[in-house]
Order: sequence, then C-alpha cells, then structure tokens
Amino acid sequence: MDHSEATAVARPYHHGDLKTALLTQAEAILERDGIQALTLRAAARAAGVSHAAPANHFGDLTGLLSELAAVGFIRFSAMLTAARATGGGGQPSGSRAMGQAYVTFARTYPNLFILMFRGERLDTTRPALRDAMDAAAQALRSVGAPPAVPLPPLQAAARAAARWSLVHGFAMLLLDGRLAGMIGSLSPNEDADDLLDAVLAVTRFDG
Amino acid sequence: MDHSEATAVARPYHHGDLKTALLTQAEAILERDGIQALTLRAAARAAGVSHAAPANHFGDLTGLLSELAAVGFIRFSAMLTAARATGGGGQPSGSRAMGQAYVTFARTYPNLFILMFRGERLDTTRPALRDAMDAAAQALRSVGAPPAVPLPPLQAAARAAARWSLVHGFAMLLLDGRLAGMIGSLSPNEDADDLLDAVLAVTRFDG
DNA sequence: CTCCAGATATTGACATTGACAACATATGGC
DNA sequence: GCCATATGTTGTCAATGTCAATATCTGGAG
Repeated sequence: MDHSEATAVARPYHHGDLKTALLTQAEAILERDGIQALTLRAAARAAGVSHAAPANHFGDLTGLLSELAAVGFIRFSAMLTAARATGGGGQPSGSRAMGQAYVTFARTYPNLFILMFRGERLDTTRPALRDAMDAAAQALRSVGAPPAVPLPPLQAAARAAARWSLVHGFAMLLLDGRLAGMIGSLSPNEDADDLLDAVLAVTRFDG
Repeated sequence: MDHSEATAVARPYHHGDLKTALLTQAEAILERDGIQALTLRAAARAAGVSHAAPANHFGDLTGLLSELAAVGFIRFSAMLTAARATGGGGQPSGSRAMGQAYVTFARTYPNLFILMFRGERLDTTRPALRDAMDAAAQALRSVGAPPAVPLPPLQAAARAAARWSLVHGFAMLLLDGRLAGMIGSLSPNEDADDLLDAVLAVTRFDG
C-alpha cells in the first residue's frame, strides 16, 4: 500500500485509493452544502483529481450517489443492530431503542438519510447498494418479538409495516421541518426526542 | 379574456395565461418524465414560449417548483377534506378515511407528492406555498375526535404526530418501493390498499 | 528483467441548463 | 392618445454530465 516517498512533492499520477476518497468527500459535501451541491465535478475537485476521474469508479452520477447510499445503509444497519443489543431488556425486544436509533440516524446524517430513501436518483441494481439495503432490511425485520400464536400473513405484515412507517414518517416529517410547529408548542424543555418518545409510548400495534 | 381572433394563425406576442399554462405543463412533465426532467426550459418548450419566459412568473426554478407544490397542497387539502366528510360516520371522525385519502393522493400523484414533501428545493416563504401548506395542515389537524378529558400537551401532540407519521411514512415507503417485498408476500389478491387497511386497523394511539 | 494489456487518470469537447442582461412588444391607467 | 409597466424574446455565460482521445501507471506472463 505504501510507495515509500514521492507521495508529498508532486502528487503521483494515480491516487491509490480514489474511490474511497471520493466517497468521503462526497459525504462531506452532501452534509455541508446539500444534495444539489453534490456533483461529480465537486467531488473530483475535493479529492484533487480531474473532473472526469470519478467516471472510472462510478460510471455516472447515479453510480456515485448509489455507492454513497450504500455506505449510509451499512452505517444505518450497524446503528440499528447496536440499538437492539443495547436496549435489549425491554418488552418488545428493543423496539423502542431501535425506533430511537432510526430517528437518531436520520437527524445525524439528514441529507444522507434523504438520499438513501429517495430512489429517484439511485440504482438499486448495483450490488453494493442492493447488499447494503438487504442488510438494513434484515436489521429492521428483527424488531418485535414473534407473537405466541402465529399471525395470519396480512396481520404480521401490517404490524411490521406499521412500525416501520411510524418511525420513517416521523423522521421524514422532522427532517422536512413539518413537525416544527408541533414541537414549538411543547414545553420549552421538550424537544423532538421527547415527542418521539411520546409517539412510541402512545402507539400500539395490537389491533 | 377572449381577444376575438388572431389566436390561431400567428400566436400573439403575449400568451394571455402563461403562468397557468406553465404550471399545467410542469405537472405533466413531472408525472410523465420525473423530477429531473422538470426544468424551466422544458416547461417553456411545452408551453410554446421562449426559454426565459418563465422567469417573469416564477423568478427561478425554485419558484416554479414552489408554485407547483402549492397547487399540489391545495388539491391535497380538498381530497382530505372530502374524505373526512365522506367517511364521517366512523368512530374517530373520519380518521381511517383520511388515512386512505392521504395514501391515495400519494399514489395518484407520486412525483408531485414527493416534491411537496421535499423541502430541499422549495421556498416555503412564498405566500402561495405558505398558504396552501397551512390549509393542508389544518385539514390534517381536524382528524381525531377531541378526547372527553383534555390531554396534556405532549400527549396530544404525540397522538397527532403519530397519526401523521404513520400514514406519511407508509406513503413514502410505498412510493419508494420499500414495501414491495412485503406486499409480494401476501395473497395474490391483496395489494397495497389491503396492507394499508390492515395497518390502520392494527394501530392504536391510546398509550 | 522485460514488456505489454488493462486499470487509472487527464485533457478536451459538446449539449443542456439556470441565470442574467438587453431589448421588443403589448396593456392598462391617466 | 400616451407612457409606465408587465410580459416575452434573443443572446450570452458559467457550471455540469457525459463521452472520446490520450497519457500514465501496475502487475503478471514470459
């Protein structure tokens, strides 16, 4: 990996690990300046390479965004899995902890989260993205203790979809500022986390 | 409104109702070709005017998208209000009917719905958009019968946020294809509407 | 060790777009 | 009737995605 010297003076023709560097810079641009500022050329500039260099690693802009979303899904899966392990003691096997982790991820990496869940500009046939999404889906699916008596498929699917929809909708509305009014009307010492706690406490999936 | 003839042969220098025409064409482009195809110049072409004409009515691209989102919110409010009136008899004052109307709107105008709920490219300080969003928020807020004994603010906010998050998250995940696997695993004669019905039936907000 | 095929990076070009400036034309109030 | 203003056009510029042609490096076959 290390080519002795010649790394500092005149940068070598080949970068060495440009794909990783581009993804790192792309995420920095995404969170600092927004999705509209995340262009192939901006990532290339940030990495110190020519404007066409990214094409070798990602093909087109969709490729770069898809690989970046894959990075996000891997990180997302790790956070969800860690939350399930930590909040293990609870009744619905870490369901609350995972809901909080879901929203925490969205608030920590807001633009990345939106990119991940906006299929529009993603190519889900890319293996890296497909695999990362599968991992995240599996982490999510492991929520909720299996009921004593097995439910009919529609009921089981409904509970899973309802749990996911609740936290996903909350995260999306929060990121878009749609809950700002509601949060502003609470006590001054209550914030979005408290609202989420109350939402999770108030909602039951046992129709 | 009608300037006798001279409308058919050589189009007059002034369009007459260009703002409306541009919005109509913009929505057609949005739903037919996707958000990335909705450009100022494409809308101008579709309306048969020069590439810089839209600037007179919308300023910049954000202006066009914001006005289009406003049109969407007005239509959205009308659908929600109609659903509440129709499904009135139910227990939680049309809550189920409004949830279904919410998702029906999203499925009928998917790209418009996503545009409306992606603040990124919208200017919510535009009066038209601000007003339309306020109307929609009020239509949504009118869901759920006020409880017999008034709840503490956090509880009340939590129920409202939970209802909204549930249907919004379902709509978003559905539009993004994230529920496709779940729906595919149901009976062949069950679809997204059935899953939504089951989700709404299974979920209670009475923690 | 040599050499070359492929991977990696650069340069240059082109069409498209958003935005702006300068100008043309129609409209409505006085 | 006349002009301030709204509305529409033409021309231009920088930025971007994408492609083609070219340059440079790397690793393995011989």
